Amino acid sequence: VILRLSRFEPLSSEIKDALRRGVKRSPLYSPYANLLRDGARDVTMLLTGMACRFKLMGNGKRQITGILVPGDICDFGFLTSSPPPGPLMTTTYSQVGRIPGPAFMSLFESDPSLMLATLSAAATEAALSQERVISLGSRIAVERVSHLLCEIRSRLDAVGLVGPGNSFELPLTQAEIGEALGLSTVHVNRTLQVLRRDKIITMRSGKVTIEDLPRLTERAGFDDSYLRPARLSP
Amino acid sequence: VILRLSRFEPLSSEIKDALRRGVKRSPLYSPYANLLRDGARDVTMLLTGMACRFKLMGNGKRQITGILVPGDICDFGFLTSSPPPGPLMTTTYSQVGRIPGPAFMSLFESDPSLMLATLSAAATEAALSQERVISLGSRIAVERVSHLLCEIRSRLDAVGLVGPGNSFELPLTQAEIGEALGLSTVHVNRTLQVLRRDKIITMRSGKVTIEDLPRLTERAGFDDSYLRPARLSP
DNA sequence: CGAAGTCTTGACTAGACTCAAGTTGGGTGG
DNA sequence: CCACCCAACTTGAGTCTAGTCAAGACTTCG
Repeated sequence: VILRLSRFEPLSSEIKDALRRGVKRSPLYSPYANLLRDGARDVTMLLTGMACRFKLMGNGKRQITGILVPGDICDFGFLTSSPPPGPLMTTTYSQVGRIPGPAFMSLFESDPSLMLATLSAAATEAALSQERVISLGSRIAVERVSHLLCEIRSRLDAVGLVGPGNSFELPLTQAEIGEALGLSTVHVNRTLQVLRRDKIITMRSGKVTIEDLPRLTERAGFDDSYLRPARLSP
Repeated sequence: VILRLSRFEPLSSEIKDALRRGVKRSPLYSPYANLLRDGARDVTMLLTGMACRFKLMGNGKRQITGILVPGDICDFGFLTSSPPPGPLMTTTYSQVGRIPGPAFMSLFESDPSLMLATLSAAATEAALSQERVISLGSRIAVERVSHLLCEIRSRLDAVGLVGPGNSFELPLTQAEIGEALGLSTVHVNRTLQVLRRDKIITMRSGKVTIEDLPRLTERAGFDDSYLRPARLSP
């Protein structure tokens, strides 16, 4: 799982070894645990479970601004020593790996491709954020929910976490999905019912099965090209 | 204007000189001109005017995903040689400055602070994107419009483009504001009327005057801390 | 088995969209 | 210099998507 960085840029095996040696696996965090560690300037990657970035609004509401799946880097602040973009919370039992920031940075020197890989990961995160803007700005409820499912499926698939029959764990409550998509819990519920009624998905206790991916993709208007760190032809 | 990068990180005067020498000013672009130059791997900065990034949806709608003000870097793709995140269009007469990508990158070697400044600029853009998600996800129309006005005022202020009495040029049609905020043109119009009726703003042909910034800030729930590239205490 | 959190359902409300028809204002050409 | 034109802005009416409130059913877990 840790090797996902190499999806962005071919990495030499020495670097991979160095990374493996440097990573410290964290203990298992419980659901709703806070992953924010403002003091530490570590490079942190989610290894298992799921997490989300959010912001508490004045009126007590919460807006989820990003969802992390295994293989995602929790915070790119180490690149600029800027503060993290908001609190980070697990949504289920999760584990992270950490490498001390300075150790990671020093590997940049020895192999510039690690830098490129890191920047590509950051660029992909930016693309995710942009797609979220598009969802919230110009898609209706069914499209938003469908799009989220397609996106998460794609991202989990990239790290081998999609089982047979397009099924995967989705440890998010409907309330959390609503907070991520700018919809009320009730409306998320009704939207999911439509998708189930139309035999497009099945959901049961945190496990989603996509019965008809083409139709879901079509309802979502989903195009996964933004997830792939496509290289310009050199 | 070009020196805005130094807001992110103190830059040596040699670097500033080198930047100044390397920049080629573009001719004046007309409104609605396309700034996307996929072939060229230049570092491009908007110098005057305004521009926005957008995406065309299947149904003919358009979602504006980002607004650029003078001093903003148009495309961070040169960092990762990844494709630009969508088309970029001027909304008024505009001018950009370009530095060939390789030339810019080679300056990284001589002074690492330029790299930090560039990354900080990218981080700020990410923060903008996140705040947009928050707006679209959990703010109602008046809050969105107010927030946009506060944000643009702040960003223009940072480059000295806010005149006396908190007035500035806003070369966006109401339709474009709607596309950026996920609102219909009609609703944007009505929302602006409310703000004018309450003597909070004045608008006339592309020029906005904020009569009562505290009240606008309050309606928007605006907090400019995300715009400032705050450094962690070292 | 009980309790808390999650999911579901119904009824009502409201914020925002669409459609449609003006009105204004800046720019162009006769 | 005026008439015209087009784009942007306004206004009104009706509709609908999604939100709110409230109550009940189902899970999961201690």
